[in-house]
Amino acid sequence: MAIAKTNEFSQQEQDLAAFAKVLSHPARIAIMKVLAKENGCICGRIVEILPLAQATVSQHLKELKNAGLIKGTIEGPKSCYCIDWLVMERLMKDFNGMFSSLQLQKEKSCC
Amino acid sequence: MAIAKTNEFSQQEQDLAAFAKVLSHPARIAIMKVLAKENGCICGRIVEILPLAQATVSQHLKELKNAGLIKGTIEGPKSCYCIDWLVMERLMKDFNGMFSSLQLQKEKSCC
DNA sequence: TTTGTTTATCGTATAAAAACGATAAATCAA
DNA sequence: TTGATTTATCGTTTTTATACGATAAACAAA
Repeated sequence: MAIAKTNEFSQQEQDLAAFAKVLSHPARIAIMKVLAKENGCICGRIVEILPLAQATVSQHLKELKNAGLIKGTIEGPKSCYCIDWLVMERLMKDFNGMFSSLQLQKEKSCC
Repeated sequence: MAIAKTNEFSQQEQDLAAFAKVLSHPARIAIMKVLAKENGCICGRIVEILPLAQATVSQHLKELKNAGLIKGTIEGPKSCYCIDWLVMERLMKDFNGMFSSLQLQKEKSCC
């Protein structure tokens, strides 16, 4: 059992869920806050701040990158990450759009 | 290993992540859409629409309820669910607030 | 070239989520 | 009371996520 039924839902539902998923861990919320606040964006800086091992931080960064929320460039041995605002703003817009369309039917609630 | 570090983050980060988590599955997005659209809000109606077994739908409903996004009243053998707009609107506001405060530091990006 | 620094990846272990059949509980209808 | 209907919960299995040590890779500096 436990066969993934994820792709039996609409593309919109899958996309919205994927966006929510990448922000569903406090470490990844915290990383986004560090990336916004700091000028540096270096991975080691994040490791200093978060209560997690370097390997774990790197894994979270990879997920944020795969989802498109951040982008990174390698600078020698260091790697610089920052928020991809184009993607981030589009995804937030979609997320808010979903919420707005829910709200349109607000009066129909039964309880 | 894999000891949960979740509660080593700030309460705000945990709350935002918890909200994102409950919407991180397409089934739960779909349920919210059904609850907004339909007048009935009965569990069986959701089972009809989603490609999931009744037990699974009931489980997803429980998670949405635990997070406060929906509320339910029992009507005889049936149970009626609907969106708790007071909670939903507050959580969306918090989520957007986080995004806005990220955006305030937009100019500081390095890549 | 050698050494040190930084980060990504591999392998692995544990925890949590997802899914469902079976069943219990609650109520309505006959 | 009996039977049908509806939903929640239990128990279990499978999958995915989380976490980290160890190590490889890539480069800077000596």
